[in-house]
Amino acid sequence: MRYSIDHKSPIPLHAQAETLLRQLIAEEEYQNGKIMPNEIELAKMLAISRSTLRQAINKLVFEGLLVRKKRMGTKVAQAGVSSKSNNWLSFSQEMKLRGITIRNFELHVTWAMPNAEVTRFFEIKPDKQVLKMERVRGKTDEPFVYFASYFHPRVGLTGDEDFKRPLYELLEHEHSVIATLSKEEISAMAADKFIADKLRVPIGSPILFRKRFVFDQGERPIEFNIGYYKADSFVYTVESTR
Amino acid sequence: MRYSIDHKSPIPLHAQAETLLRQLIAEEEYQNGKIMPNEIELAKMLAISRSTLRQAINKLVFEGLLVRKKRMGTKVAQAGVSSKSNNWLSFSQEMKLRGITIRNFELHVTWAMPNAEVTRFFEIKPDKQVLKMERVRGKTDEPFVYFASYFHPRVGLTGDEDFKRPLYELLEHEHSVIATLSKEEISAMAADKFIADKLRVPIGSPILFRKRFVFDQGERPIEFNIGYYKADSFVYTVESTR
DNA sequence: ATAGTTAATATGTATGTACATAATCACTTT
DNA sequence: AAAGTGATTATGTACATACATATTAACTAT
Repeated sequence: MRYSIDHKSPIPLHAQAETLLRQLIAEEEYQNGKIMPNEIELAKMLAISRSTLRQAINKLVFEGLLVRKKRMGTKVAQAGVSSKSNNWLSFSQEMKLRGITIRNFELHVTWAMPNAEVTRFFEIKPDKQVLKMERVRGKTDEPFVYFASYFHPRVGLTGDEDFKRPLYELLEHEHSVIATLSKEEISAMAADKFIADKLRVPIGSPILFRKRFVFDQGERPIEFNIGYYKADSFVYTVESTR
Repeated sequence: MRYSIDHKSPIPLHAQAETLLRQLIAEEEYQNGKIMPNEIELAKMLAISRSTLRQAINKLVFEGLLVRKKRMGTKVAQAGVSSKSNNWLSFSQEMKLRGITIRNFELHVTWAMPNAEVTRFFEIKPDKQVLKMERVRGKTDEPFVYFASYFHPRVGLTGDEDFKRPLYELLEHEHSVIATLSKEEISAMAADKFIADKLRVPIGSPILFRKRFVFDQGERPIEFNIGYYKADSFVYTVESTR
């Protein structure tokens, strides 16, 4: 048999089944609409229980990769979903695209105690110091964003790197860390004293607040970034399809 | 007991459990991080088996509403109100998912002259009237967003439709218009008199401003939507990979 | 005090069983 | 031929049970 499951492996059976199913899904015949082996048979083939197999199938159904229909069986969803291939650009690249030349008004790199959010995201102890980079950037005549980045110890930054280089290039080339996934949260808020000061605006001014959780290929956290943008200086664009 | 399950109902027990869980999630104490009753107890309380209950929990975990940790229990995921760019859901569906009941504070449908941005997007003559829908929505006790939507004449809306229904369902079922692509722009701004009034906030308050350009399958424009969200009431989340 | 050990707890994994339900196919009746 | 009827099939629902595992909290020994 081509696909099989290792009952002695520490990897849960349903997880193994899931990967096998993904391989099946990738096959051309199933892509073309062939119905997959039914649950009872498949369970027998893999020598796992139907319930366990269903755990795996369920996940893929949730993800939208498979569709099930009573009596009709299970097959690969015909959709061609995807919404991604979003722009993955560094800040300076993004700005360049808009014809804006960026200047660093401030650039500090320090070792700092992480706050609760950072420790939770990095899954480290609260007393473990992390590298923190702060910068204020903007057009030549006015600053319009304050950034703070925290880097996971795993990345291996010393603080002596040249942070004027594009960040993701630096991580990739000097530290073999490849950022592949980012989760962002965007909201609005009023400027407090600290931010008002950095961005040279009155306290209470509207600010676009952006949090970024950046992961590497293994979905391990590598960077936590927060950005405070002066209103009207920044527009966040997204494209999504269904 | 406040929550209970009807074993004789034709609705599957796990589905009933799911709605109950959503109600629980909506409760303030759980929003604030209180751990939910453990599976065994909860199953006993609802008089269903643990497996059935887990079916319901699994779904919510997958949706990202709950997080589970061994030994530590299950609690509501901290994120606030959010919008996932991938899932294509209507506003009310999104809110429902989070157990928030949405109230329409205002709902006006009128024929209006399009502004420059709308005529450009729709590629219509400036004197061609378009259907405009305005609404103020929010939690039962406070409004937190003002929306204005413009619909392309091609869609064929008359203005007599029931706009309390989920919008994309309405378009799809009654007018065979399927929204498949949306381009969004998100930025921050200060509330002007009009918005301050609608959202019951002081003039100058920070507002999250969101423009949406919605297209159908043929990439033809069908809706232009702008939304003004009270700060802190809305977090926009995006996931991107490369 | 500190380190190491152990118990308690809530979720995680896995199986076996039973019956329900939707959709189709084959068959029978009109 | 059309309509109805029943068998078949694969998924859907539901339960009871058992043991594994991660994590904290309490305890114990150094």
